[in-house]
Amino acid sequence: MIADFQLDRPAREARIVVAMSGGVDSSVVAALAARTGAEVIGITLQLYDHGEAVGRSKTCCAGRDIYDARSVAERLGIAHYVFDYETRFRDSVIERFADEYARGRTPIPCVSCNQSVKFTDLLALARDLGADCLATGHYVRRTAGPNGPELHRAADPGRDQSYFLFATTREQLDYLRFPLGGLPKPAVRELARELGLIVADKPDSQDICFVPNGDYASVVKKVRPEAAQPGEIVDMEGRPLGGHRGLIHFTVGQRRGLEIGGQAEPLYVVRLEPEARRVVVGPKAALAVRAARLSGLNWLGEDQSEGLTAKVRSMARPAPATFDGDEIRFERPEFGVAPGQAAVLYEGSRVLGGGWIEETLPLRAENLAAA
RNA sequence: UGGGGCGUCGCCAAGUGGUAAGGCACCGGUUUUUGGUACCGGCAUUCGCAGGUUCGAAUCCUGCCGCCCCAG
Repeated sequence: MIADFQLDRPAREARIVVAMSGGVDSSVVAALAARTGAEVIGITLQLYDHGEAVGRSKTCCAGRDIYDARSVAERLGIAHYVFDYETRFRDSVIERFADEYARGRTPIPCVSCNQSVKFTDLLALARDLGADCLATGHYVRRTAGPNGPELHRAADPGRDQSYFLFATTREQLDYLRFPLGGLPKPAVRELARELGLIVADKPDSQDICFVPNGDYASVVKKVRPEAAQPGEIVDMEGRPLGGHRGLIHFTVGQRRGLEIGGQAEPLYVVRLEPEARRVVVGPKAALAVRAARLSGLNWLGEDQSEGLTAKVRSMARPAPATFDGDEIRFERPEFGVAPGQAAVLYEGSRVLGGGWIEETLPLRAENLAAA
């Protein structure tokens, strides 16, 4: 297949920078870019000390992945550079990640990373290299609309990554390309196999790339020890039910890990109180939220405010909602909406924008039955 | 040291002669480029202990241990 990189001039005269993580997806992007006849430069960022992560093929940017990216680039006959962005990554992703947990919030490091390291720094680097565009392996679509490029969900709803890209600005979107947005994942793997790429059967990345064993708490603890202070678990009336080993282990909507038995119904984390170091728990019904106030708003749409849908987590079908000012209201209650997470707004498949959840407005108990 | 009640998985709890429900918690898996949710699976050869009756007991009898309440 030939991918359309939406270039403004003949591919033969163009230069494409591809963000290569060392995984299947971005490797295929590099291959597709090379096929256009354009000059392709693969760039891999070293984002953290991979000393302890060497050999771990499941992370997105470990030493193994840098090696894989280099191998793929060699096979494709394209240039490949590795840049050390450790400091930048630590400051804008890891520190922020820890800060958020210390504040009793639940961060999304992948969004911070896209916002800063990838779509600010790497994008600037691509511009410096005189590239026509920066292509990545994200599963989203960029289409031409009447008012410029639009960001859309991936054709394959099971792979859609638009949630993680809500903060992409218009200017960034102008320059970005996502050639995989229209493809199902199996097709991408098939392409990788046909091309003989060594990463064809590499497992999909999962978990947080800079966290070695899924143990993100220890990473936070290193940066913000106070977030690992023990405290009380209380019910919604403030009655103590048990103890906990640090706010970092909890997020709103969480059920497991409370270690409180003897209940008729499961208990969920309703909110975190960092000042008091308390975890407040309640029944599932207490999780129902009818609205949320957002900050750090990014808007790619026009003046849409109704007939919208929204996602408050990556893997969820968009739910009907309205948007006004900085407040999003859900038609039906949402459960487990955590401050620090993102709310992303859509019109059909198009991403209109989104923001960070600052606070949520609970659904009154009286209205719950009706909802 | 009189009376009454209770003792079943970490917690709550069904089961009163026929061969240990369920919930919570916990563990594992599935899903997933955040956290989480959801779903699936696992989880007491044993009923405070020791005897006895019975073809058969967590369930009946006896003794002991422990806890609670009332009365002193």
